[in-house]
Amino acid sequence: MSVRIKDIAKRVNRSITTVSRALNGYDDVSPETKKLVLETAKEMGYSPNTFAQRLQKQQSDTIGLILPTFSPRFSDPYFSELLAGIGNKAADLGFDLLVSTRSPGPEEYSTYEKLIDGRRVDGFIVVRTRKQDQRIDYLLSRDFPFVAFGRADDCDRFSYVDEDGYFGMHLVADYIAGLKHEKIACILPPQDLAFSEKRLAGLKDGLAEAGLTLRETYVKEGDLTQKSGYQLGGDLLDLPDRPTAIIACNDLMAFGVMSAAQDRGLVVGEDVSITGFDDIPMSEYSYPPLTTVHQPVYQIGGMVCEMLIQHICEEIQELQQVLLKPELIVRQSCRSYN
Amino acid sequence: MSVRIKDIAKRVNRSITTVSRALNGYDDVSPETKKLVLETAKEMGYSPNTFAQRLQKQQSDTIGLILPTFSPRFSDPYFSELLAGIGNKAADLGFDLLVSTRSPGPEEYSTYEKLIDGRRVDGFIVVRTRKQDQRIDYLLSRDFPFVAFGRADDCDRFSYVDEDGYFGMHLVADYIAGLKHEKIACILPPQDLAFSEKRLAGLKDGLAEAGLTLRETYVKEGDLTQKSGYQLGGDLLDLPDRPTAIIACNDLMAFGVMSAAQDRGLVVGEDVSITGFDDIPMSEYSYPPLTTVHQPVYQIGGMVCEMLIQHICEEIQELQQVLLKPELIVRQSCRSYN
DNA sequence: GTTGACATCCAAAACGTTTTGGTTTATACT
DNA sequence: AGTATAAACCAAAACGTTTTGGATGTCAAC
Repeated sequence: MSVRIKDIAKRVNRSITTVSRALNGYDDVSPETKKLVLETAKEMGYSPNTFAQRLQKQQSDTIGLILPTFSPRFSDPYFSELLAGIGNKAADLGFDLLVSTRSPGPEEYSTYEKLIDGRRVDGFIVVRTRKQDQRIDYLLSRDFPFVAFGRADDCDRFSYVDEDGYFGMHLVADYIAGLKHEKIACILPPQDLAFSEKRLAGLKDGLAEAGLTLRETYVKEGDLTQKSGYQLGGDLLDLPDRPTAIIACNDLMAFGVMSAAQDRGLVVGEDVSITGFDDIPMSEYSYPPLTTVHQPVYQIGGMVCEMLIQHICEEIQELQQVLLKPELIVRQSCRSYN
Repeated sequence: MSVRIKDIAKRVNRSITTVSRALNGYDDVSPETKKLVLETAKEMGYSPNTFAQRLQKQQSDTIGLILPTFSPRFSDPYFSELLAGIGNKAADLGFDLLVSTRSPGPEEYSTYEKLIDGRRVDGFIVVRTRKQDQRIDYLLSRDFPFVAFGRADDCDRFSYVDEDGYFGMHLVADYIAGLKHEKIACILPPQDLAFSEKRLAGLKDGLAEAGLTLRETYVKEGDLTQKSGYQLGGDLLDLPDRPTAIIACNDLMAFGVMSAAQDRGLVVGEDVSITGFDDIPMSEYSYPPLTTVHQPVYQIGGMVCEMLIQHICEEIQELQQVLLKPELIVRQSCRSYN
């Protein structure tokens, strides 16, 4: 079997209490004893039983992440990067990361409930926030710690990190308008997602400032997958009065639009301009490289995680709300229209 | 505070033991008592303290997954799908999934060690196996349960699920040879990965059967990212005697090669044929859609997870080794050369 | 009316920690 | 000499379960 505190205590001829306190760096242990304990512990290959510690301390040192997977084939490079950001930070700060994947719905909520009730996690990271977000309402109602990546309808009540989607899309609008496009289409994310309306508003306002408006028929709603970009992009391009620029609300959909355009013999960046959002690593090496809005997803993951842990450890009491100004990355998927 | 067994016991006027046994479905509890306990528990909103249970039962009901992230910007659609497969199955079987992301190296190994020593997980899923896999050697030496996705140098000593990379690449070779290509290049995965040599062998043998050989100068080693596909693909296409077909060992690299080709004014599927491996969802909607080898990653995740849990619960003692026959998905990225 | 079988129950121990609330001993100060 | 003060230690309780090893009562069979 494995080594317990008791075994060390026996060996060094001290009480369990003293050994425990020595291991935890309390100062009511003499330097010699402490040294002895530490050395013996190492020698015997001691490592504490996590569950005993957690039971006693009444905290789990674990943060929960429930990924909303929209289809069984959940394949999103964006999330793997976010996961890495969260995971590495959590590990650095000595926390475990408990990951669950559930598609949005009742099962998703009950997963939150179960993890809270079983006291398995000390806090949650909520990702891909929805406008009316039941997850957030629930966590607020239970007064359970969490930090969101993204805002929601009443986001003054919780801590979050978000990129400024309004600003980002405004940049895109400015850029596209500056390129003299007038027939501008866009493919939105699902309307229930929180960032959807911000991005649309940024786009509309940006265009309005250039005296442009979005036609109804040029606005489509996708589901953020490449497939949906392909299909909706195809629809837009088949319109009798085809748009000259298509603004997709994420890179994956933009890639789909690019494929649809190329399918139709159009040259992307010549015959039609296309933009994305997120700047996933692939965007730099697509053909043509995609003009998009950069989001530092890996860093955001780290930030969100760190904020949550600070909340849990009560180093910070107040709400924290971080809004990141994104940057437009101009590549070759657009050109001036004239 | 929250409800404990003790509270229920007090309410129903039974001992703690009886309540616990009623809750756990033992048959030395009268039907009436059992009903009463169950109802009271529900009414009081009882849910057990996971850590107390785990401490007592000496098992964690948790499986560990340490994702090897090769760069900080770890962005791989393949892994998010695998994660979903593992995560959903684990949840279905009542297990937690503890995810850590570490780049290969000493820190990675110490993460395994820490999780085992702290008794935090009951078993591991090892992914992206290497030929000489220290993780596997370590787990074997500690006699700790794990199941691998992928084989390794002495894979008869552990349970795994793998797709038959040799067979899959053989299919590609047959297909490409059947298309009358002769100048065939390929971009391999890093040599230390276990599947690397299988795929190369399948490719070589397949070509050999058609009387073809791979030229030294046509073989490159990438790192599985789109970027590396772009760069190495570019190198191949800039060769004085340019290959007519480029076989990439995963889809991401194939996309990179496609971009490199298109950059040079070549039409993919006309001037140059390109294949991938994995069949990630994007492959269907690239331009042109990518001919590739399908790998049911989501299902594999589920299988691996289920196998591991069976081992942990000792429903199965013997080693299990599953080799899946992959299928070639022919799309439009290749054409006959003549 | 004793015996055995069975159904139902439970007190106490155990899991491995940390924390509480001390005690003991030595030293320093009046 | 007596009294604080500080340093070093520790027994026991606590965290919330499950398991062990019975105890008790009822009923049928002899």
